[in-house]
Amino acid sequence: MNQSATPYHHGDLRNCAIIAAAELIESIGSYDITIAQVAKRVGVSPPALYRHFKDKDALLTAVRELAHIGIMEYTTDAQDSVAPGTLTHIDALGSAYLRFAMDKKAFFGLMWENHGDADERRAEARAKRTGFQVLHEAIELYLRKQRPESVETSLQTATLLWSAAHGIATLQHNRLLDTFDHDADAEAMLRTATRAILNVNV
Amino acid sequence: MNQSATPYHHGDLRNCAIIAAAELIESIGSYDITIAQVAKRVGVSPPALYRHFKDKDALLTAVRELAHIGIMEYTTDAQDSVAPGTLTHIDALGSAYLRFAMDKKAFFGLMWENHGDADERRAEARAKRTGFQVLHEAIELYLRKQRPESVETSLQTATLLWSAAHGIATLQHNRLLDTFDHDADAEAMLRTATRAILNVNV
DNA sequence: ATTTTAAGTTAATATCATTAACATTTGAGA
DNA sequence: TCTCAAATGTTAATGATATTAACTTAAAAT
Repeated sequence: MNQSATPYHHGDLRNCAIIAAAELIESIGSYDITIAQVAKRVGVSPPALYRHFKDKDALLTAVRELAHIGIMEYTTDAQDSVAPGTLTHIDALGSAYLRFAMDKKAFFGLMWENHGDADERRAEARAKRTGFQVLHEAIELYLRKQRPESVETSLQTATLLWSAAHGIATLQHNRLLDTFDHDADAEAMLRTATRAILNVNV
Repeated sequence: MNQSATPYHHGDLRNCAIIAAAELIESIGSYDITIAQVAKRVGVSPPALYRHFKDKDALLTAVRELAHIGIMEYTTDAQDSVAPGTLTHIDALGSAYLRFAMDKKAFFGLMWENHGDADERRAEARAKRTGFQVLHEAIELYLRKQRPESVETSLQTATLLWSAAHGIATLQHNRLLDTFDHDADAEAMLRTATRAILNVNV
């Protein structure tokens, strides 16, 4: 009767739970969260979540999807103001990746945890490949214009550059760049790596 | 009285527990183990382990130390048969790193989990820096001979090369290299990256 | 020999994830 | 409109786990 009282049915529990989990992860800076915490945040009993997620890992997988969307937003923003296929373009993509890793530490860590069943992992691999395609296209365009003789190696070049970016991001994420080199600057490192890799015959 | 019956005191529980944990991790291919499993393997009750480790994480930290020793063994072996400061030397170090990541998947994953308190993390950072030094020295020697004008940048070069190796190792560990490039060959990629990075002015 | 300390044991607690059993809405037909 | 099934919540129960408490035994030290 009382409409303002919390109704028995939530209405949008699945989505709200995903968002709540993401907020929780962001606020505590760790993806080590509990079903109970998420349930409480949404104002529902813990078992209710099992009507929408097979298990805790399925919920985390959904959050990972959100993280992929987030990194895509960083990527898209980075591309907005640059000319396609330029070195600036490639730098912007790398910079976006590094920034996401630092801004959204917990999400970044979560994205590279490989749990979940085979299907979930396949889906995530697809999402990651989509992000990779953006880099690949930028590099292909760059090579076509600057080093046409190397266009055929654009896939290998993109894979290598992604690896370098990922390594820098990961080490920075684990606070190890500082450990190795007090003055290390992730972004500068990636720019150096980019130039080195783009100018080599893979 | 009966010496052959398991005595009340284990005698070397701390070390045996670490080894048991490591074996367990290797056998199930995951570092998601329980205190009870380790205790059982050593033939002791679970709480007994708390006489030797503050908590579960302290045990895992000890296992991480073992992993660091393991990677050092790979590194040392790699150096045995190469001339110091040659490109071959640097390649051998990178190859050892990649091989460790694939041979000892679970250990490699565990090493980069950053849990533990501040002290533990500091100790681990020190261990990692020790490994890094080996690469740094090889690179410094290489530059001194091949590109003396760039010797002063050896630290940055080493940091960048480590990052590249780490990125390749991590992506391969998560089966993502294949996802991006069906024909990706981690070792070949690292050799390419090595050559590109060594020949650039950082 | 006695007593302290180190290192085990079993029993108890708290937190989780997950399932079971039960309750309330909602929506699709009759 | 009424009825009933499906969907979605709830509370209670189960089973793992980490961890602590209280008690025991062996070893070491005085």
